[in-house]
Amino acid sequence: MKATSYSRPELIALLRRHGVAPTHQRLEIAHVLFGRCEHLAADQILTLVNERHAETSKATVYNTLNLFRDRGLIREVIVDPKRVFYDPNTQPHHHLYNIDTGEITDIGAEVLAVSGLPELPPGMVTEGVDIIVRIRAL
Amino acid sequence: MKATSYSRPELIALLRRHGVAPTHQRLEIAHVLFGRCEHLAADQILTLVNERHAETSKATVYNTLNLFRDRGLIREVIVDPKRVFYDPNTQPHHHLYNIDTGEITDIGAEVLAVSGLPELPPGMVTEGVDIIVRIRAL
DNA sequence: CCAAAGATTGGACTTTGTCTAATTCCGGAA
DNA sequence: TTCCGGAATTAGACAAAGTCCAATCTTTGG
Ligand SMILES: [Mn+2]
Ligand SMILES: [Mn+2]
Ligand SMILES: [Zn+2]
Ligand SMILES: [Zn+2]
Repeated sequence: MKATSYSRPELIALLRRHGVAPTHQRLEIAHVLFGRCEHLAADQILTLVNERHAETSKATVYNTLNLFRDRGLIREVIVDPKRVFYDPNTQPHHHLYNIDTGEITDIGAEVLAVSGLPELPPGMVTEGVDIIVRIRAL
Repeated sequence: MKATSYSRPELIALLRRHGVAPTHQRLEIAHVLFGRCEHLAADQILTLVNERHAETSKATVYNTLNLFRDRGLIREVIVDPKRVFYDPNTQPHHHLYNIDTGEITDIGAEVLAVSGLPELPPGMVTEGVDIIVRIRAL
């Protein structure tokens, strides 16, 4: 959705703005995440980050993804019981999930409207509403 | 939602109607699933099934859940990246998910409506629309 | 009641993710 | 610049969910 790729200083500023110290590894991971508009799993991120030449460990990839998620830089997408996908788009939006190919596509929150949300028990708040449209060929 | 528990012959008929041979283990598992209206994970089902006295293996529980799912007897609920929950309610409906406690509650499809679903690429069909309302205390 | 087809099983294996303790890095103060 | 203390990284062990396999046991129709 966003064509412009972040420059190194922009990535540093982005992390700092979210209270994340910009280490080399975190910048590599941020580069992979924000440089494309895809929904990637941890192990794809690990591969991509180490593709060029860098050395980033599995533990750091998981640490960093959890940190980015906690700080609101990215969002988890739970559609496949086998692995979590990470979404650089934190705007409210929903997903089209191709159950054959595993492909995940965004659906803007503007186009999709939900009505009839039940009122919550007192003392409860909505953390988010996730809509997954599962599609299939044929 | 449903108070009546199935009798043994009813469970046998139910399985047969779905093309599932009613073995002892499958009936035990069906009993656990259809005897309550909860969303259970495989390992809870394994525990419940073996609670009384029976001997059912982990492999059989997984085999059976996958079989029941393929034959449309139950449905998977993907809300927690750590494990799949199995839902004896195959009617279209949605879920309220308490992210603190892990509790899953049904929301009838009648009360919740989605509008603005994008039209799919040609040759694609919708397999289902899952709405998950994630809630939290406070 | 028999035999073939189908189901079950223990245990090895895979995958995703977490944990730990040792090492390395970073950023601010001087 | 250099130095220091806290923060980050790492290898590898560990854990949990789920699959696979080959040997054994059930089911079922004739
Ligand atoms: Mn997680
Ligand atoms: Mn599965
Ligand atoms: Zn998305
Ligand atoms: Zn349900």
